[in-house]
Amino acid sequence: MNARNQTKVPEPSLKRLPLYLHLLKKAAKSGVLSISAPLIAKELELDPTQVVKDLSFTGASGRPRIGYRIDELILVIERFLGFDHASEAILLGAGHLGTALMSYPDFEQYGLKIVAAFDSDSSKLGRTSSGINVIHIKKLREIIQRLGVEIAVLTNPGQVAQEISEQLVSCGIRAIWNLTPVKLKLPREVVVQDTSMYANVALLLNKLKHST
Amino acid sequence: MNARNQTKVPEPSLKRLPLYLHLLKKAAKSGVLSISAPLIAKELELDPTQVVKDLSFTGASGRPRIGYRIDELILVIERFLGFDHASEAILLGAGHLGTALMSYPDFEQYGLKIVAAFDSDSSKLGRTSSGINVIHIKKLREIIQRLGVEIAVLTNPGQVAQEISEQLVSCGIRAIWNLTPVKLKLPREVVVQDTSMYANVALLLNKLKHST
DNA sequence: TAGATTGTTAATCGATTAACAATC
DNA sequence: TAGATTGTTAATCGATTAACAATC
Repeated sequence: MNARNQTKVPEPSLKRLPLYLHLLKKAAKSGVLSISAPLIAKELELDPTQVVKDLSFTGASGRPRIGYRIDELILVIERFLGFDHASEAILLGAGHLGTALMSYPDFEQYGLKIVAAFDSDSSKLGRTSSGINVIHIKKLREIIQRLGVEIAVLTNPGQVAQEISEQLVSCGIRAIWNLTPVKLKLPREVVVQDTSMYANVALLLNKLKHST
Repeated sequence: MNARNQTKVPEPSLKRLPLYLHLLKKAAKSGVLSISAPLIAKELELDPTQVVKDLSFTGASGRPRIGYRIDELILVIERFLGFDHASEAILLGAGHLGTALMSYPDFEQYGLKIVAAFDSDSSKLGRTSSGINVIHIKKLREIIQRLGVEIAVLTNPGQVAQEISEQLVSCGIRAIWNLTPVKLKLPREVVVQDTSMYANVALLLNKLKHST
């Protein structure tokens, strides 16, 4: 299948592709030239045919008996996921989580480049160790419009998430990665990706309970 | 269905239950006494029958035309998810992400209580603002055994994740919440919950691409 | 009572897994 | 060539959605 083909890719596949990418980059660094789907599957404890299928969504092509050329596969996956050019994003809330995301060394390799952060707390303003400027939120509109950014990352307190997100949309933001536990009510055309830490705790505890 | 019933609950349901819990707690605070599945569904943009089904897994029971008693529903979900008594956990890596998790105000409400943190960087040792002690990793075994903790949260750099996780297992840790992008290779009986930030970026960018 | 909602069973939908031909 | 792997189509499995009886 070709990547241009707009048949939508299953969400689970989209989540697995970055895992492949991480593995492939490590393998590439160690000097390996080719890798097979069964080998990827073994490393990540997945089904081999599932890996083949996931890869086929990206338009990658391999050779029977040999596998896929690693450098080529990396490029194809990156392009497919939109990781080939990091999209610019702003971050809201320069607390611990926000600072953590700002200092993630290789977010840029995974599609996102945080170009500015905002906070209402004046003591947090200024340039961070990771070189990103933390700006007072009153300058939000001005900066968004100047930078022409379309993506925002929400790491602010949940209580202000709805209000801030509405402001963001009115300033032209089209996609929001929401790391607060609040369900945002926004126009349908705004893309929202919710990430809940709590959901993962629930899964962990459930697995632990059943493992005994 | 009764909660004692060991039929395993679908993973998507387990992930949704904490969302319900968050909504219910907010509603409870505002003084509402009852809530119906269709209302929960509307608030969270889900299918009403899906909410009914998810709730039935927990053993909750409601009344036709009225819905569920909120305080009762909260207790039932908390008990079902194991959120009624926060499980003690240690945290590895007191960097930004680790500090973020340590200062999450209501993690305890969502099942996890971080009782100590470890780092190899002496400059990070001591008590954090959230009151959790950051201890040098050389004392790992001693402290784990003294506290009898079974859960660990990995927020350390990926390069040391495999090594540290093996050490943890040898000290008696039985469940690991892995926030590094590394796939851990551990004995089958160890419970591992992987959380990848990158997967969420992939989903966000994909939705954005298809929304235009 | 009438009608909305619960709770369960059945139908549908979609992802995973299996099967298998093509191929290097 | 023989055999492992790709790549695609079919079968299976599991979650979501629909249908509907019970009930407050």
